[in-house]
Amino acid sequence: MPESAVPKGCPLDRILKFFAPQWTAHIVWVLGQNGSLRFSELSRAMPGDISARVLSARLKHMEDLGLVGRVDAGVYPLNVSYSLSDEGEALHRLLLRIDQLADETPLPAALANLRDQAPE
Amino acid sequence: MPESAVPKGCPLDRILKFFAPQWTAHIVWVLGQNGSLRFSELSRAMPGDISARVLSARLKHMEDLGLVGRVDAGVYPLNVSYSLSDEGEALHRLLLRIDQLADETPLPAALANLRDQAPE
DNA sequence: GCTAGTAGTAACTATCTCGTAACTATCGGG
DNA sequence: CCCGATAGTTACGAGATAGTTACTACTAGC
Repeated sequence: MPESAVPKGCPLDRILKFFAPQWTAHIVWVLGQNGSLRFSELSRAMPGDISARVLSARLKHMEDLGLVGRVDAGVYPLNVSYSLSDEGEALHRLLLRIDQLADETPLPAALANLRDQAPE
Repeated sequence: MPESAVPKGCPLDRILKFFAPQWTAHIVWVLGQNGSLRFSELSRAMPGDISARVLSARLKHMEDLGLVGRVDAGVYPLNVSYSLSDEGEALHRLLLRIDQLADETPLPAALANLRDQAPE
């Protein structure tokens, strides 16, 4: 696979790649809005149903990247909390700003009609 | 598949979804930088190799959405050109601005290290 | 007639991704 | 002792996605 993303001037590519896998943006978003959530809270806070399998994978990935912090408090009633690190917060701010941009720019009505995707 | 994207305050979701399929952002980017390109030029201008099959599908999809225009000039030597419509240009501008944002925001070094993705 | 270039399309295949279901482990309650 | 909640992990399988190859159709050039 060509990891030669874009010759130059397009660091944006890695951001898009990062957000491409389903749920990724939502997790950043929800954590950004709520601060700190436990696994099950996160799961319930997601729009639609995310499977534990995927939520777990995403969180671990982001943890590896240093984007979220994981705090395992004691053992009695299992209690693990996730929150955005400073770098994660930066990503969240980026999402907020893209959101603003999308509002300001007279964004394609075309995209507004996007319900189903990529009819191949 | 829950198309219940995000409850509210997140039109950003459809943008991310639009750009999620591989090559999509690149096509907008390349067309935005070059103005108008023929099928084969577009193909060669892409970083890495895109298959004709996928390039064709993406272009058709964007054409359906009114984001790119297709001009089939005569028949002699087959010659078809693609270019961004006004709405497509808006998308390209959005990409440019996200790019800027990504530069301004002290964006996660984490993402800089993103070569491989989502180790599930 | 054969080959090359342009613009695709169609069929087949490989891979990736995600959801479902089952299972682990620990604690508290009935 | 069994059940439920929390926080996962693992195995399996269906569906989406993208690449490869072959094919069409037209013209120009050798």
